[in-house]
Amino acid sequence: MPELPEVETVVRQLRQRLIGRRFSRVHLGRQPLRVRWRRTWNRCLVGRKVAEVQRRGKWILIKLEEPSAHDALLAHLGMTGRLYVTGKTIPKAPHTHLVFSLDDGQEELRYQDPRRFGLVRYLHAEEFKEFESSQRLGPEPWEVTTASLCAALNRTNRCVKAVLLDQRVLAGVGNIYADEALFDAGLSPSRLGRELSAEEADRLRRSIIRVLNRAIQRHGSTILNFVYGEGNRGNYQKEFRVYGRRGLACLRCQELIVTCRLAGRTTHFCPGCQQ
DNA sequence: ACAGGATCCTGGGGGC
DNA sequence: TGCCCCCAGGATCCTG
Repeated sequence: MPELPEVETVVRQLRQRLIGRRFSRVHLGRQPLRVRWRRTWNRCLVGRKVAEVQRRGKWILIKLEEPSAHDALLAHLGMTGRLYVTGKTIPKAPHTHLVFSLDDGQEELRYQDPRRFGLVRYLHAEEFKEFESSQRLGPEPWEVTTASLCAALNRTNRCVKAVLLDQRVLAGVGNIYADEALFDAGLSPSRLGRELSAEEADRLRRSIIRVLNRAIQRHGSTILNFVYGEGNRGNYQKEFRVYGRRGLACLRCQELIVTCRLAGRTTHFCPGCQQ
């Protein structure tokens, strides 16, 4: 559920609460995450100061200061992950799998994740460089050129929805914002990528950016359980045009929103606006 | 090589 | 009312 706007919202919070602070202790829960936290990472982390917090696609990078700059904590929120700073006296929520004490221990960074689809891991400098240069993660949506998006669409037999979910093409778009961007662009999600014109690819690129920018302004979308910081809810779900609106009238043309299954995901669209 | 499906996981909601 | 089943989906691995 956390896609680019939700992760960006979390990163902006963490930036305020983490930069300049020092990790003093690591506490590990019983259940493993997708990547098991290694005991050797405790030694790497304790005593280190946070230099900056960055987002890359749906990934969170907490970069550490010298002596080995380019070391970092890497986190992914999966479906239900929460990464936030709070006071040590605040009771731990169920499914809190990692706790990083800060400075004198009055506050701590916690990772909570009921479904454990997410991960937090340590990256040594060489692993960090590998992450940055990995071909698995395409450019940020704002960096994508119309030409590169058009080429990615035209060289595949997949539908446009599947291409938007492909993190190698562009990083950060998930199921919700793919559907919303396709509605904004007036494109059917089941259109084959190779059939899109350059004009349509450019329209789609602009729609992705418009939808993501607006969602970031609104602190992401809260469906069921996304919160950031110490429990703030996003607001972009109030502006959904198709996601979660199956059977409701399209706000533009009054036709009923329908769903289908594409790339293994429930896909929402308006048959009137998205031919 | 590429596309699509299975897999991991738990809480919530629908249906009976 | 209670219980069971299914669904939500990001990344990764597997299969045809």
